[in-house]
Amino acid sequence: MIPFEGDALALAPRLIGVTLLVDGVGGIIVETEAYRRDDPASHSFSGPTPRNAAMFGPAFRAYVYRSYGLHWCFNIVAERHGAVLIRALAPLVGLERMAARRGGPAFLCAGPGRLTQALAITGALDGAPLDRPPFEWRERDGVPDIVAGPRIGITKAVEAPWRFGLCGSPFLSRRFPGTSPGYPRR
DNA sequence: TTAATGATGTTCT
DNA sequence: GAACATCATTAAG
Repeated sequence: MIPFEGDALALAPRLIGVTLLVDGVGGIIVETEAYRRDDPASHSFSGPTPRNAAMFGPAFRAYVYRSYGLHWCFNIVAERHGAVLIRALAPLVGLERMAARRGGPAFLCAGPGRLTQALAITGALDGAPLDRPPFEWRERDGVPDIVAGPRIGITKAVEAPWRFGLCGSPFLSRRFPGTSPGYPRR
């Protein structure tokens, strides 16, 4: 069962608290960002290109792209040619394999590049359907306490509060402005 | 604690 | 040629 519906802005907070496993390794999603079609910060803003083809295909597939030449970033394609960037997980299953892939036990999934490294997500999964292996999903239990704030690392539409996080989680890539200090440690 | 920088490859102008 | 949805490391305050 896939708990997916709606456009990027609806889906991004909806995914907080949902468990994601890739090939049996993963954890609870604690941080996401929404990118909409008419959003200057979105890869889909200027229309279809070879890189963003997945965003213009069927919804609820993977969109994986290379970031800064070194890292992979994992998104869920949403309705209406948007996407949700998965930025952080609370590691739960397969900690050993994650640490081995990461080269150490620190910050296993705190950030989009670290997360894809820990889960072994690469461009090979670009466009892949999410409702079958290696992906596995577990619905959340009730509605978690969700915080919102500006997105990270962009230069356009900087103010839009379309970054979502699990309130107080120590597994965030960065703290949300205005929340209590101490999380996360870097 | 924050700030600066290099690594690295693809995309788009 | 410039920009880029990042990260690890190093240097400074």
